Amino acid sequence: MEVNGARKRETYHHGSLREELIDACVRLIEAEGIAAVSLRRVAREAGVSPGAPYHHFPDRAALLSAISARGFEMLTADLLGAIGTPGASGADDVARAVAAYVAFARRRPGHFQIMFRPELSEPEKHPAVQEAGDAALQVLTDLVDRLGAADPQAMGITLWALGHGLAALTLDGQLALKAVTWDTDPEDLLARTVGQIGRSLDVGP
Amino acid sequence: MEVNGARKRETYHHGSLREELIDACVRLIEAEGIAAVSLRRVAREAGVSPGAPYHHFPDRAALLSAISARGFEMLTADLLGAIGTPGASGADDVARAVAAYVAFARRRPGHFQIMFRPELSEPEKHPAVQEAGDAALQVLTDLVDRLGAADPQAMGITLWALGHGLAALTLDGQLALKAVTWDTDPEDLLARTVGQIGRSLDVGP
DNA sequence: TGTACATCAGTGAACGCGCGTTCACTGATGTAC
DNA sequence: TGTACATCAGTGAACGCGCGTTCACTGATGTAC
Repeated sequence: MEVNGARKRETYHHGSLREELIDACVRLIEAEGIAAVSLRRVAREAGVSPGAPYHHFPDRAALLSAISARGFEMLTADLLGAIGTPGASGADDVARAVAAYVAFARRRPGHFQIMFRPELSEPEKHPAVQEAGDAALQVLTDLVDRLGAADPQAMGITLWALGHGLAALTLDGQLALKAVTWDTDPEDLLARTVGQIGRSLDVGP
Repeated sequence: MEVNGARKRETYHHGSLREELIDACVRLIEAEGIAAVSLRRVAREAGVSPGAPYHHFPDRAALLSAISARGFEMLTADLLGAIGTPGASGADDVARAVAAYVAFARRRPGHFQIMFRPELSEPEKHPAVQEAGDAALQVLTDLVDRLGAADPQAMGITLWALGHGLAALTLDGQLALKAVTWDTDPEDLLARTVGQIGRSLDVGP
C-alpha cells in the first residue's frame, strides 16, 4: 500500500511532520506519477491520519506550492553551481546551464512536475513561488548579460525555454520515444543535443 | 453551468456526438483549465447523459488521446505550412517553425495541454498518438536536415525543445510574469525571443 | 522537583461531493421483403 | 408504400470509491510558580 518509508511511529507526536509530508508527496509522484497525489494519500504515506496535514498547511494547494517554491530554490542553486566554474568560456557556461536544468528535472522529477503545473499549486495565492521562480530565471539572464548578449531578456528566455523544453520532453518520455524511432540511445541523444546547443547557440556580443 | 454551446437537442439522436464531445472537452479546458475535465462534465457540456460517451469511446483516456492525436496532426500541418514559404532562408524557416509551434499552443491551448500530459491520455495504450507525435517532430528534423545540420537528430530535438519550452512557459503564464518583473510587454518579449532565436541559432552546415 | 494548566499536534469519524463506469431500458433509424 | 424487425445511440438510476475538509476529542509537551 504505502510507497516507501511509511512505518509506525513510536511517539504520538511526529516531530517533523511538515517536512515528512513534503518528502512523502515528492516520493509519491516519483513512484506513481502526479495523478496519484491527493492530500489523503500523502497523509497515508507519511503514516498519519487524514486530518493531520491541516495542522501544517491550510489546504492542499499550500503543500504543493511549498514543494514548488523549494524546487525553484534548488534549481537556482543548481544553476549557480553549474556556471560558477572559473575559466570556462561563455559557450561552456550556456551548455552547462542547460545541462544543469535538465539534470535537475531528472534528479527531482517530483518537484519539477509540480513547479510547472500551476493549476495544482495555485501560485497566484502564494507569492513565494513566483519570487523563487523569478530568482531562477535571473541566474540565466545574469549569465547572458555577462556574456554581452544584445537583448539579455530575450536571450535569457531562450535559454530557459531550451532547458525547460528539453527537460519536459525528457520527463514526458518523448525523447525516449524518438530514440526508439531512430534506433539510438536516449542518453546519447540527450548528450548530443546539449552539446549541439553549446556549439550552435551564439549568445553574443 | 454549461460553458458554451450546450443547448437542448430537438432530436433524440445527436448525430455527431463523437465530434461534439471532443469539441466540448477542448472548450472546457480553455474556459476552466485542465483540472475541470471529467467525462461526466464533458458529457454535461455536450448536453447528453453521463453514459452517452461510452457509445463512442471505451473510456475517458480514449477521448483524451483522440484529442491528443488530432492535436499532433494539426501541429504537423501548421509546421509544414510555416516552413513552406518559397525563397525563405534557412534561418527564416527556423524562426518560422518555432513561431508556428508557439502560435499553435496559443491558438489551441486545450489540445496542447492534453498532448503533453501523458498521464491523462495514456498514450502507451494508443499508438496513434505516438505516431502523430513522431510525424510532427519529423517535420523539424527534415527541415534541419535540408539545411545541412551536422547532427539533424540533435538539432531537430533542439528546435523542438525551443518551441516546446517557449510554448509551455507562455501557456503557464511564466512569460507574462517575467514581463511584469521587467516592466515590458509580454507580446513584445515573445516576439523578441523568437527573433533572437532566428538570429543566434546556427543550424549549419 | 512537583504540580496545574495552556497549548500543540495528533486521531478517527463524519460530511457532502463528483467521479468513472455499468446496466436495463427505450426511442429513433435503417433494411428486407 | 407498408410492415416487421434488427441495430444504433440515447436515458437515467445506480454502484462503489476516494476525495478535501471539518470537528470534537485526546495524548504529549512546555511553562509558571
